[in-house]
Amino acid sequence: MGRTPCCDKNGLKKGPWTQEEDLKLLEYIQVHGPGNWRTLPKNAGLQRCGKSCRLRWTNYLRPDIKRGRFSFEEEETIIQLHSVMGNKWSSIAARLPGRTDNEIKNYWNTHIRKRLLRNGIDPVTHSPRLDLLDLSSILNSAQLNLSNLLNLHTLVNPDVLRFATLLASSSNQDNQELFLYNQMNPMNQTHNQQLQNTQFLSQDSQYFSPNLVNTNGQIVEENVMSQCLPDNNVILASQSDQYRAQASENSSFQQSNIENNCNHTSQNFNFDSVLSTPMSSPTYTPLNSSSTFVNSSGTEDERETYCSMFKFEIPESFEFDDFINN
DNA sequence: AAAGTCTGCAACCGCTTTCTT
DNA sequence: CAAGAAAGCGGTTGCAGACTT
Repeated sequence: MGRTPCCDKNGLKKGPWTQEEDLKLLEYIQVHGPGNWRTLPKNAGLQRCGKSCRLRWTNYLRPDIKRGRFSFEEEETIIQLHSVMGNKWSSIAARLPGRTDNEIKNYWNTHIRKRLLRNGIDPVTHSPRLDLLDLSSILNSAQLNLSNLLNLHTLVNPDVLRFATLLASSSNQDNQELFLYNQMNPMNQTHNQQLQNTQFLSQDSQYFSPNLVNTNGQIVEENVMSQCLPDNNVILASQSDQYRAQASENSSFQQSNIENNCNHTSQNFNFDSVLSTPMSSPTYTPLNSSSTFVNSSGTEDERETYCSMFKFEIPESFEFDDFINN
């Protein structure tokens, strides 16, 4: 035989807790400690079921709960952990002291998820949304005709197409494994660390700038998207998006800029070489504002969050199994 | 000022896992 | 070992307050 029922649900109160109920629960737990939720309501003089008491305690009354707005660091942590763990709210909460799984889940659904969607990021895969890469619409669009007139033959890099197809056909887990592989590859680690040392990734509105210039204004790295590939293999998909958006939204977009980058990507792009080529990186500053791509109307925190996603780095000592099982 | 809509969050629901008898 | 309740967890709902029309 199993246990006896924890409570008779008939006649038990539901809905928001009153101050009086909170006080009763708090006083009881201060004396007897949390746990034994089956008998707690009766002993504490509460007309609630044990489950309701447990939730009230774990989500609201616990003294170690941190209340108030999430900090930037906490938000970053949530995004980073979610990219690896998915909707494992309790596991994420275990790594954010003072925050409950419920609170994190709510914050994700009401803030972060919407923000990612607005920025064209799939909140499930943490990749740019491939449905925004509607290539048939590109091919049929007036923008393409315009680009033909401008002699822009390579709006979308064939390598990008292949990679986008690969991503679209792979499962989320596959993406994660690829992502983890890239993160944990020692060569890539070096590359990541170098990228971390640049200012490039933190320059929000310049994030998709195709070239980098040094502090003297000289171009030191052309087409940084391909250089960033090991750090985030999905960025290339965004690059084609960039060209499309720029071509369609701004007819005065610098033709030479597009041509340079399209030629560069179509002629020189090589997946393997990019993966194995560390990037030499002095302190970079982004190109001028004419190559801005990220929506400049976004709020500061929106843009920071968007960029921070791409900075996620897993330490060399990272053990995925240990991480999940902890 | 009032009605409608949106937003954030506490609490509930229901399924799965763990534990007790 | 099996049965069944407790505990854990993620998804969903309902409501109060904020915002918009």
